[in-house]
Amino acid sequence: MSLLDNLNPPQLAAVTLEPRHALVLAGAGSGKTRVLTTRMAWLIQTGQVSPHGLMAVTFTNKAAREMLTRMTSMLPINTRGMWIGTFHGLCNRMLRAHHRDAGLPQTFQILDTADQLSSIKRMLKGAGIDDEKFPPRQVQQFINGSKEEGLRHTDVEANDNFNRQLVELYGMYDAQCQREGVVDFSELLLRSYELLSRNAPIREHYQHRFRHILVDEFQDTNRLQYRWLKLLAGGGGAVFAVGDDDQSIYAFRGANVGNMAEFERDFAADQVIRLEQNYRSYGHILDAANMLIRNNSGRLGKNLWTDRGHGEPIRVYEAMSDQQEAQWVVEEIRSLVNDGRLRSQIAILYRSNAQSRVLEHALFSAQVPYKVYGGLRFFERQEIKHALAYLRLMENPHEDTAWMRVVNFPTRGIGARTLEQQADIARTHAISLYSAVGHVAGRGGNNLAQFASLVDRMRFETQNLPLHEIVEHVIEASGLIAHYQTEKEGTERIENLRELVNAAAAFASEDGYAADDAGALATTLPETGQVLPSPLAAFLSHAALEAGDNQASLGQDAVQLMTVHAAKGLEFEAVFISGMEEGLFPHENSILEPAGLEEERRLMYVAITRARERLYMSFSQTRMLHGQTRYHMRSRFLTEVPEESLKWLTPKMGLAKGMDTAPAWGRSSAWIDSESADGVSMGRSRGKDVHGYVGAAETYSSRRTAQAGVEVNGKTFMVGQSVAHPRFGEGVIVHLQGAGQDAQVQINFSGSGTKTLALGVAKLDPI
DNA sequence: TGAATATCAATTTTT
DNA sequence: TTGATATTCA
Repeated sequence: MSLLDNLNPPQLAAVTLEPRHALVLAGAGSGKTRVLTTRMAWLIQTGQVSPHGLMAVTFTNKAAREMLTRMTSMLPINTRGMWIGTFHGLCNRMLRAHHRDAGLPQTFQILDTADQLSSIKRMLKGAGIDDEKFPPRQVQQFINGSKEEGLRHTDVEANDNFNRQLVELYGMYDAQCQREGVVDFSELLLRSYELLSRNAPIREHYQHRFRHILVDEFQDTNRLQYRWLKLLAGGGGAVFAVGDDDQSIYAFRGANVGNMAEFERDFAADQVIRLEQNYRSYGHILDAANMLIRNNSGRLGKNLWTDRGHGEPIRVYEAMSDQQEAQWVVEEIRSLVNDGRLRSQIAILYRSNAQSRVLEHALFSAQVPYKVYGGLRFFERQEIKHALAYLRLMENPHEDTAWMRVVNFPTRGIGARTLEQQADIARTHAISLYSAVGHVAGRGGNNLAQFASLVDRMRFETQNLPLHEIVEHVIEASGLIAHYQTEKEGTERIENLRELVNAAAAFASEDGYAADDAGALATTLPETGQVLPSPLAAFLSHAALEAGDNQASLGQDAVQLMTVHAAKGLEFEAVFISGMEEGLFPHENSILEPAGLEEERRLMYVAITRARERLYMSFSQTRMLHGQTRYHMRSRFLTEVPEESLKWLTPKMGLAKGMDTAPAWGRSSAWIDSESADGVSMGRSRGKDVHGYVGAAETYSSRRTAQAGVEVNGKTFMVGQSVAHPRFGEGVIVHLQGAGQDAQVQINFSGSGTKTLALGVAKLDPI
């Protein structure tokens, strides 16, 4: 029994490639992870590389874990000290090992996105910056964006005053982080990159060490990650990059698909392997995916195929309202479950989280167990972050972000003015809040001193205690438990705090945290006198880098609800893609720009390829969004999919021919009733977004409230209705005026913009 | 200090 | 419409 058994020819070729740079275009469901893990096992088994000389990088901890598990199941080796992990995890590891060379304190802590934001807010406040003019989020974006391009504040070009100030804020922020001994996520990457590029011995050490670098989801890498990889591979290490440009859906957070093409050129990766055989889905589903994605330009090119046959066509459903759409989904799910399907094998996907509410409501009413993905994760919960802040202060009392978070939580009589006073002192002396405590006068100063000594005492009292006992001590001694006991809804928070103790125990018992690398490295580089990080420090890094499961808790068999983004990498027997509407999917914010639209299309591609056996798509004529009724046209993506692969469960309308008779379910009274419930009022219009359908963004939808229909020549028209015009094509009625032959309609046409037409004259057909 | 009230924004998200 | 955050008032 060999590792290489049962691989298809391209897979085999990829696994056994000679040690040169290579690009593997791995389509959805083509066995990507298998190729990656088998190659690692094969390289080691054949003695081409030692576990020590191999690096495997992923984006998520989950992917890293899976890689580790699958590799060790093929080749039972000790993976301790192997560099398999996320970009951030590996950079953290490197910076811990060389904190001195990287200019960081040994106990540096990691700011997650929320911590970073509050750090920025605090900085802006301290500097007296108007946060109207410089919204903290925008400053944060600017900083992270710059870092992800590899730019320090001294490197960023600023052409106008505003940007110059942003650059200055960037510099201030970095200085503040440095002073406090903290790094944010992008800083992990950038600092590691700078360490490698500036420190020749360290660079050469790693370049020499890693003979093989395997990268997962290469299409999601940003520019800095690309350069980091390039630097690491600079000593002759072979990069094995696996990715799928058609599944690149994270451009909005810095991912650069262009890295794939650039890799091919830049690394002279003459070996490009395509994995196109799909083991997941039936033919109709793959046909739809292939045909859809062909509308994108500049692809590296790939066509999925299967030998499993066509399977069932994609079922398409048009609903009257979002509620009815949800109801239909529930009915279908019920029948799927009756047929013996597991609920956990059924997923409902949507473009944006707001869409989950109606679906949840329908599922809940029908008593169908379901699970929504997304939302707060364990380490992001308020009570957990509070507890972690205490623990962080014990590691490093100068960390002002943590200080501010818990200095008065639970309340201990430290008010805003005291804190302002303290901040002023800290700023003028350029010292930490902790160091400034002694200089604050009055009762407030006294309370501050008490808090500082509480932190010191907790540190002292937990010396030499095992990790989970430290945590246990802290949640009690900090007063957190007592505080939540008095709160009405504190029970769950207390449970979570107890769970944190368990998490600490579990973490310490795993072999995860031991930084045996530091040891291994010390033997190579004796000059870096290594000290192992304390278990607490390691646990805090762990908490920041792995915010905990967002995944469904095991247990009851439940229908899976999530965004399309969250579904990437997953698969289900049956998949519902809901809200197939212009403005929703593709999202209105992305329709304008070609690049945005193409990313939406890739997103749809991802959605489609999640389905193994059965795929449903649905859309609705009416949808409640932001408190207003909206009318959308059905998604263009429905037309980009082969007609033969679709099976319309409701009559397909809107094509030039064959719409002679209105269907029985047509404009039913139910539709009108539901609208008249909230009357003819225009709602509290905000003016700017209601009027003027000039931009293309408004082309497909109207935010007007429905009003009574108008009958002309035996046809009834009303606001929100879809109509067809011989010259202008399809559109939605956004406004009706007058009655009878003189009535005027304003219509948003998908191709030709907004037109105002006379109902008596225009050749309009309801569709 | 904390609760009540106004205001504002509203894809997608991992680390 | 919801939800998160900022501001105000007792």
